[in-house]
Amino acid sequence: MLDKKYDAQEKEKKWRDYWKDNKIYEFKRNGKEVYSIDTPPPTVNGKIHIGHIFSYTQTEMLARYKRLRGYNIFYPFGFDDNGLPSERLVEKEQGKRAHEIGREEFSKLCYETTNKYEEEFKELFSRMGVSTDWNIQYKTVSPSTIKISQKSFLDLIEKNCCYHKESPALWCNECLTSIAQAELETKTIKTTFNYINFKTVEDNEEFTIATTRPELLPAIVCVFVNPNDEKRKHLIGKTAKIPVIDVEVPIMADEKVAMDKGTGIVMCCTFGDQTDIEWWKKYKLPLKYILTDNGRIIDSVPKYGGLKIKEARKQIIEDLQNGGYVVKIEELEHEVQTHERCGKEVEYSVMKQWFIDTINHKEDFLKIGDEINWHPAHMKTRYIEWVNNIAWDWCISRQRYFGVPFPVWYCKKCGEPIFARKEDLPVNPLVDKPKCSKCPKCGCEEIVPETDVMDTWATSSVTPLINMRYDEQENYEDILKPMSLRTNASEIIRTWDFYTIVKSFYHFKQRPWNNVMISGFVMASKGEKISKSKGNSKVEPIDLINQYSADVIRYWAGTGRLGTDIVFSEETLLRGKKLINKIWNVSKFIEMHLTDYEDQEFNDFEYIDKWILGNFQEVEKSFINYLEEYEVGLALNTLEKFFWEFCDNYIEIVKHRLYRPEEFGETPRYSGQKTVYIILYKLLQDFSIFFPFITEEIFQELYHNNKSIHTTEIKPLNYNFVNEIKNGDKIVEIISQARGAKTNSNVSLKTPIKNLEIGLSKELEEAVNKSIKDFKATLFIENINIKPIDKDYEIYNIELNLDQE
RNA sequence: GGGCGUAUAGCUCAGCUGGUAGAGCAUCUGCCUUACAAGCAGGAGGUCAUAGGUUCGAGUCCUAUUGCGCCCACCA
Repeated sequence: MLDKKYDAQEKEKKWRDYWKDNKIYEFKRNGKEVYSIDTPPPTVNGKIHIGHIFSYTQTEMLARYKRLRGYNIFYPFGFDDNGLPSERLVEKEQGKRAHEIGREEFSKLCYETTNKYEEEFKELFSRMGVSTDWNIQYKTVSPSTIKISQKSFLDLIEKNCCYHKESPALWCNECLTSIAQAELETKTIKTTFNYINFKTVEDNEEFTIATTRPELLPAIVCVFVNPNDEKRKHLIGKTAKIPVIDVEVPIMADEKVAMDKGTGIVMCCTFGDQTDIEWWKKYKLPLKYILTDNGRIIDSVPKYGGLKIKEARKQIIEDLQNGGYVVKIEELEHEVQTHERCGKEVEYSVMKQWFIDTINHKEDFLKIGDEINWHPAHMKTRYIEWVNNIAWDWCISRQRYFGVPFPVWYCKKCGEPIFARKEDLPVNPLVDKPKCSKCPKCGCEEIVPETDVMDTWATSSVTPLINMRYDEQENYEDILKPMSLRTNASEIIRTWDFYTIVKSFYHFKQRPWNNVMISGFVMASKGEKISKSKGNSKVEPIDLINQYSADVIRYWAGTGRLGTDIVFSEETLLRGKKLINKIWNVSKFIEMHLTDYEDQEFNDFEYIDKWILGNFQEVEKSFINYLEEYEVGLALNTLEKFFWEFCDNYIEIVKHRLYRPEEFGETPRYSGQKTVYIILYKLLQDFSIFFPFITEEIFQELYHNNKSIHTTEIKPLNYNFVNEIKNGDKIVEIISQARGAKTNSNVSLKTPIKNLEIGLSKELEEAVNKSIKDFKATLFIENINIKPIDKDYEIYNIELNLDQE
């Protein structure tokens, strides 16, 4: 028997253990069609917050749905413990910078730290009832992942779409590494717009340039004016004398100069922004790089050498003012590019980096985007928008320690890269030696290792390859090419989704998955995003689970529309709690009436039973439709609505038949039993997608035909009860109104109706007659008086019997 | 500034292809009804962001504006 009260904490633990021991979610090849899910490996950088719970749970529900539809589910979990995020975590925990700790020791600390957090993450996701197979779990720094990442790199080298080149790259002088365009985050900062006077060498004509970055004056290589600028085009061809720094640079023409911005005259430096780089390339301008890796001015610059960027800015403004070169200084708020991992403004550096070609294959990436089904559909537009806006090839080298090493050495003399052989992977060039002992190009025997590591996205973009075991002879290529589904939040469409598509295109010339499902964000309150920096995630997932149970948290995570932001709300949790409580109670009720039940072929259902069965059949149809559209929340909504009706209306009607067969007959009782038996079974199955724990508990207690509810299959009903649905709805409406009348008279719903005078259409009268015993019993009607009328029904009089003792 | 989304009851959200606004919470009223008082029944509460337009009819379609979220472009 089901317990009087449901103890969620105890039961949830029980079923977690049971599922684990019985390998309920194990993936094995079994000939059934595979449904595979490429779920985001969470970044192991400290804490899982409620936002993670939200989006992972929605995916998880889909896995459960597909499992119940008979698919063989391939649903691995991964951990992204690779690269800069882990390094930053360790630096934070140690209170020291990586270079202070030393490469080897630092890597060790990274492993230890990430392992610790992984265990916590795993525990948390298990507590949430995530139906992943932990045996196919992966990490992004394991030997096998390193091997796959390196193999992917070598494959791209072979395919000529990955190159090593000295080129300007985005540089973070906080993290001391180059970064990719996708890692940028724009931020609004306050700064000053400085109007500085220059002079022409030829005729001493004064002109003004406005800049936010006066410290780059020593890096100035050229001044630009728009050739169509009538007021200023006479400057073109002359030479500008730079104040304070005392160098001379040419004044040139370029149409990209906006005449209405600043003063319409631009200084071009090495490198202030992306336009500078464009001009540098276009006009083959000299390189005057004046910044060090860690954000200072290089020592060779007189006076300002050694100063930090901002110190230099302050100093040079002062010097310019003293020299009388400053026309005015305006306060300015503007957007700058910052590094998303540390929030610091990015600079540009020029050094040799590994790049993956993205600019030359935009068309291919767009085509693949087109072949994928995006859920919701409009998310595809964001992908297209991003691809169209790519300005840089993908820089995958990072001057960091903890990550996948490049399987590359260089000839010390000629710089020729020497690649590892695929069969020798994984390699660490810092420890391992290349198989050839000398440079194949110049014969030099001195070989130096690559010290850079790969960007985290270079590895997380191969999750489909990791899943298919790209590095092994025995692999899943046949079933995972492409995978069925990728899920993530919208913010990483430009990174994770895009890069995975890039890799899949280069490796296989095809899409990595058939479907992409994009979840929304969790907001702290309306219009306020939960973010780590704001620290406004007030609730800890684990506390919530302890307080409410995993099923209840899942209810919250399962509401709302796909791709739409959701606010964290205790009210929704309460609603889930009530729903789950109701599921428990109605199950207890049904169990009570099924003690003598034996399931047999039976078709002689009572009218009202046909009504509820028919209704459920329709509801489940739309439930399934929503899930096929990946709309988990709408599916739950539909089901929930039906469920409350089932409890409040149907159960109230069928009650007396179940309790008193001596009065209403054995067959009508059996009809009711069979009906609740079927509907509860199916409700449990459908609800198990959302509430895997409580549904398992009830299922195991009431139905003994399967090892677990999660390995059953949803098979839609196939009745033809159209009339019963239509007229049954109206009968229930009448019952509801009659009950309402009792409430309005401030009496109990048990109060008998002495006489009910009602008008009914012919069709409805027929229906009422067919269900007359249920009808009268539910309302406690002593006498009923029916008049034939044209419209459906009209209640004329409800006379209550208030003489009860 | 551009793209995508979003704006519905005090709060959190539904409302598919256009046909007289729905749920839960909160609030008010009644009811211990042999599963459930964490319940049941009922009431009150909305010119569906704003302004136009299409239509016999618009929360639902179109246009513009505003707030919010995500992404992008702006460092001259």
